[in-house]
Order: sequence, then structure tokens, then C-alpha cells
Amino acid sequence: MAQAHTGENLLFLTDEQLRQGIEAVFFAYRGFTADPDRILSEMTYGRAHHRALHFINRAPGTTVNNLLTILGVTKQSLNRVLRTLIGDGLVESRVGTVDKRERHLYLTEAGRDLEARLSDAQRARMRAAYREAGPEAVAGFRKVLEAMMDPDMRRCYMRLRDSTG
Amino acid sequence: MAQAHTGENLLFLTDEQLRQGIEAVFFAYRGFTADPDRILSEMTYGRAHHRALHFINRAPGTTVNNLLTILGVTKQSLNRVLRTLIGDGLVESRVGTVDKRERHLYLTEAGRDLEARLSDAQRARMRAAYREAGPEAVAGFRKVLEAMMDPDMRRCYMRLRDSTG
DNA sequence: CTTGGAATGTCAACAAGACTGACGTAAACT
DNA sequence: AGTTTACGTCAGTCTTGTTGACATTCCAAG
Repeated sequence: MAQAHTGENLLFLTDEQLRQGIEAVFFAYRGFTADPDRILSEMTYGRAHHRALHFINRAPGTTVNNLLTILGVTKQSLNRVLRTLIGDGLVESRVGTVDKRERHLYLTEAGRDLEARLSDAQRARMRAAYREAGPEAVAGFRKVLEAMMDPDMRRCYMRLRDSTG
Repeated sequence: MAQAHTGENLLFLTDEQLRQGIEAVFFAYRGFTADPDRILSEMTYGRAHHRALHFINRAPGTTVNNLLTILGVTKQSLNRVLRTLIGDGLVESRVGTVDKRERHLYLTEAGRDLEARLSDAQRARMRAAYREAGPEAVAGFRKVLEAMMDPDMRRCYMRLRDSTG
């Protein structure tokens, strides 16, 4: 009856198809992080620094707490990363004007430079993959990814998405 | 001219679209691992154990070296995981008959039980996402993921895929 | 038969990056 | 005035990855 309803035999929902999807995500994620990781391994930074740089660049002036919920790590873990990035002059931390308890985070020019290097490498692979797969595949790709997210993460994602479009 | 060629305006290749794709992968991967991680956190195992169990279940009798290239870690790192799994009676290691240097890995019944628990949890989320997105989106999803992989990983993935279909 | 290389395993040391728990400070809210 | 919130930090632990060194076992080629 599900078949009758959708006009599909729902082959894409078999355990075997799902397993292949799981393995595809596993292998693709390796490719996803490979290029930035190569750049980062030449310095004292890691993937955690990349993530922080990415989202600070994405939402300049974001607070530590906001970044915490986006990244889904503890404040101690994030603080270690932020401390080195601030110490190395890649990130600037400004005390809030309206609420002085908050610290607003911004990339310095050096921070923007590194972020651009990392993002360019990651985007190059995504661009190649998108071009190879075509626009309709990309739309489906995004649709499934969004459906895979936890509701909380989906809200994070949507908020970021809508803030620039 | 690219527009004329494809009949698209290639909006899906803008930096902004690519960035959204990158963030979608980031947030979706969190969801992807969340359910198995919850189960694993109740025992002494982690994500590395899950990965080993998954691929041993997927290709019973696989050698350590083969698993090494699939997982992309060092033998020392994998060995630590395998040692605990073997010690806990979830994995069996049999000396090869044709080449006695090789160890062939199999899940015990207890190993299959745990693997099934983990896979069921992960598949449930994937199934929900697939159902929500629909078969065409799923086809695009897979297509982009495959294009994102490193060539080596793509070969690994294809070989596994073709061995069961 | 001996030697070289490949596959596997083990020990030791180390680093990144996550975690918990506890504590302190300052600001804001009630 | 007391509580909560935001942030930072110290200390310790865990998982998972890394390198380097070394032993074992076996196959194969000289």
C-alpha cells in the first residue's frame, strides 16, 4: 500500500540501500575533511580550530555561548581552541557593550586569511562534486542532509542559512 | 556560456551555496553518529569500535590489512580496538589457511548482536531521512557523496557495494 | 638454505580533542 | 541581597589517533 501510495517500490528504503548510504557518508566525510586537514597539519592547529574559524567568520560578533551550541562541545574544549587562536592573533574577543558578560568574537585579518585558505580547499572539492553530480542531485543531497539532522542542529543550520541566504 | 550549455544559471555553485552545503554536512554528520554514540557511551566502547564492527560484519573474513585501508587508521590504532573486541568475545580472529600470516576477522554472535543494535539505530535515522526526502533526493544524495570521496575511498566503497549489490 | 620482504602484533611514548568537576569573577536579573 | 548567567581556568581522565622500535611468522627469490 505504501507502494501504491507513492508509485514507488521503496527499494531505496531497504536495509541494503540504507547500509550503502551509511558507508557513503562515512567515506565522503573523510574526503570532506581531508583537504583542510592537510593544511592544518602543517601548523599547530587541528580540525577544531577550523570549525571555530569557520563559524566565527560565518557569524562575526557571535558570542562564546552561541558558538558552544553550534559546535556542540563543552566550553572547556572550545576555550582551549579559542585561547590559542586569540593568542596567535587570528581571533579577537571584544567585551559586549549591552551585556558586558558576553564576549563577541571576530576574525582578524590573519584569521580571515587562514579561514579563506581552509574554506577554499574545502569548497574546491565540494564544487567539483556538485559540478559532477549536477544541480538536481545537489538539491536532493541537501534535502537528505537536512532530514538527517537533529532538530536542534537543524534550527542552528536554518538560522545561519537565513541570515545570509 | 556555461549557463547556455547546461540550461542552468549554476546558482548551486556559488560560494554561498557551497558554504551551506559544507555546513549541512557538518550538522548532518553529528546526527549521523548521535544514535550509535549514545549506545556506545553506555559501555567502554567508542566510535572506533562501531566502525570496526560494521566493516567486519560487512565483509566477514576480511584481513586486518584490508580493514586498515578501509578505516584509514594505523595498525596500532586499529589493533588496540580489535584487541578489546577480541578480548570481550565480540570478534574472532582466525589464522589464514592459505597465508598463515593473515588474520581473518569474524563477528561472534555477541558481536553480531551489538553490531545489529548500533546499525539499527543508525539505519532508523537514515530511513526516516530517506522517507522524508524521497527517492529522487536520495539518488542525488548518493551521487554527490560519491563525487566527494577520494578516488581510493571511492574504490573501497564501490568494491563493498558491488560485493552485495 | 639462506636471506629479504611482507603481514601481523606488541610495547612505549605522545598529542589532539573531547569529557567531567570544581572554582572564581563579573554582570545582570529579580 | 541573592540568584542566575556568561565566561574563563585549573586539574584530571578518556578515546582515538600518531610515530618509532622491535619480534614473529611466513613466503619467495636468490
